[in-house]
Amino acid sequence: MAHNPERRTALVDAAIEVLARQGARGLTFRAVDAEAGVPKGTASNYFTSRDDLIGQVARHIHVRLGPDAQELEAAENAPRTRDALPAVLTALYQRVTRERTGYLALLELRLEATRRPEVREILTEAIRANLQRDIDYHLASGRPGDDTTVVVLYLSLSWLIVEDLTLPGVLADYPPEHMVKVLTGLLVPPD
Amino acid sequence: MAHNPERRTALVDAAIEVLARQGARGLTFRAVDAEAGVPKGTASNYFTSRDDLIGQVARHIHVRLGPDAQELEAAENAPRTRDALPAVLTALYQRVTRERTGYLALLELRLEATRRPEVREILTEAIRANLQRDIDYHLASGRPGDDTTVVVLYLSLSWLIVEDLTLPGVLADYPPEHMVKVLTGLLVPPD
DNA sequence: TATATAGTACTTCGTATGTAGTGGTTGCAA
DNA sequence: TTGCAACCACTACATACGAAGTACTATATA
Repeated sequence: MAHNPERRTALVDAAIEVLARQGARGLTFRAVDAEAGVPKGTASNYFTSRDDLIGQVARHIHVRLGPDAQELEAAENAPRTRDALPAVLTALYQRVTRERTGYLALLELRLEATRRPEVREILTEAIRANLQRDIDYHLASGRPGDDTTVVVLYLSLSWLIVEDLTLPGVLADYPPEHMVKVLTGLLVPPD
Repeated sequence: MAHNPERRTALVDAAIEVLARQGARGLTFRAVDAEAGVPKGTASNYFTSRDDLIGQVARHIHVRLGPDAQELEAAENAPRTRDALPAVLTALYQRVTRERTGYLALLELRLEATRRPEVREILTEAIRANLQRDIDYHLASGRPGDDTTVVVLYLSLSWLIVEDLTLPGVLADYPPEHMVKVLTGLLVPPD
């Protein structure tokens, strides 16, 4: 069993791409090899089994979930008024469209979680932590609304993203920018 | 090619179960045969290819999406006040937990839609129609709120359902009944 | 009796997998 | 500096698994 950490990471990243593009059905060692541009058989040398590979993907994908350092800093420095909310949400939305494959892979993993307790535990922990961080941040920022405000935002935006990624035609009459405005109006009522 | 319509429907239903329980990876003719309790090779006789099978599943699954006749009637007769909203939403939620496999299969199909234009078209049309029906019904009922109210509900409840089906631990502190109340309070402000 | 479908069994095919074997590189010690 | 040892990249192969489809038989119904 080989242990080159960079190569291992590259293989996991390649597996995420494969998951998003070909679905769980297409996730094979050979497909990962091809995606990573390494010789056939390499993934066999780095993961004991397909399950092992999926577990490592679940552990690794959370780094693609959260905002990057730059984005966190921008949010930190933004004015703490309701007017800032649309900008934050728009930034989130842009990140999603950038990380399209990452979010699709995460959806595949969620479905995998219904079948594999190990994946369920890993993802639950990672996503809970992300949500809690958002709630804490929001409460500490002094912006209007309580923890359920953040949860409602999480719910709405999550499905807005799914709809956009999978069946963009469904909400053609209700584009994301519009729905973000609607949500802002609902959650942050005028004084 | 055999044409027994009941058997064909049974096979499609079985395919939905397989999709939900084993994922897209497990959807093979043989698995469908086993799930439907028919001899091996039967699915081969009813569908020209795996693609064909998936297409027919996409066309058929919309009958599991909407409320059944009984539920529609109950909604029709319910008092048209804001107080009725939680009851309607609770009914929806109960249907979802009943039709667990159907909703999981639909999620699988959504991911399949990112790869198959045919599936994308079929699902987009069916889900658009469902949403439009909900919007029309809501507007005609004279309940408070406009079309975006319904869309926000659709977004929030959809992800609430996904979270519950895939990673129920994430929102352990925010159970569905509570979030339904929160949403009601947001969307239907007191007079 | 004829036709269509149910059911059985077999053959073929594709492809994933894991490993054995080879070559090259790096690090360490003499 | 040179030689050796360990490790990893890479190639190629042999195996195995399971899906698919089809040919064949049985059965029921019109």
